[in-house]
Amino acid sequence: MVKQMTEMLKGTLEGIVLAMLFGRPAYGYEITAWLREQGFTDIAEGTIYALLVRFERRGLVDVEKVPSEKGPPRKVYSLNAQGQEYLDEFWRTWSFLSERLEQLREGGR
Amino acid sequence: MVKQMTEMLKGTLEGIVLAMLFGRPAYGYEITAWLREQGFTDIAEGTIYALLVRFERRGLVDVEKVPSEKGPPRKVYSLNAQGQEYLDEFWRTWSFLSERLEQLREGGR
DNA sequence: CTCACTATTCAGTGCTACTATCTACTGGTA
DNA sequence: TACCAGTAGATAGTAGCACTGAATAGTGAG
Repeated sequence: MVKQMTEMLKGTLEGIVLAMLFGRPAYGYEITAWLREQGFTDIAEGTIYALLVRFERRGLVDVEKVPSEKGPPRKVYSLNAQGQEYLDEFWRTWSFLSERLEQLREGGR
Repeated sequence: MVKQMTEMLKGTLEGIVLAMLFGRPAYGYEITAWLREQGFTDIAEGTIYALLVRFERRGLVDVEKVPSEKGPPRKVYSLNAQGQEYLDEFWRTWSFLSERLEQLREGGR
């Protein structure tokens, strides 16, 4: 992975996954696969699982264990009220950053 | 500082400062002041100086020591060819991320 | 001569993504 | 039987970045 991307994902990947979870529960393996489809080809599976554990620990998601037809049971994550609030705040933070950057791109200071 | 912002700045702040430096040399104190004007009120001075040292070490900037009317001499940083190349790559990386996020914001997956 | 402003540096900390590896279940195939 | 590919999740150790908090140093105003 390009190092720039690795650093830029810090704090952003969290928002991406939270946004994915908005209104649509999902489990780790599924999330990883979807990210790869979207072009995030180098995101490690371990990274996603660690992220989901953090979400759970912070109380942003509800978790349900669901048996799978293939392989071990899935842990299905869904955004709860606190998670949605956190996602809103993420969008506010991202908007701020995004606006500054667009301004800079269009001719600077 | 909101923790979300702290994490999101990782990798992004680098691009912001590089973009500021594009076509217009500046020194640390000046950069910090300008960032504060732009609403980045909580970015620590130490953070900017550390960033500039990294730029220098990686050969992205040229440095010139210029005496100041007030206070100790300034270290004026200007983007060199390698720095501009790195900035281009930053914009590409950021565009990619930005597009995915806008897509997600507009209704997800 | 002390204060405020300008200007830079640095040691120590916390958080996040990455690497690499391990466990575990299912179904197909040689 | 033995093995492999695909599905699913966990974890120890590492690197990089922004932050905290402090120190140093020069100038001019009161």
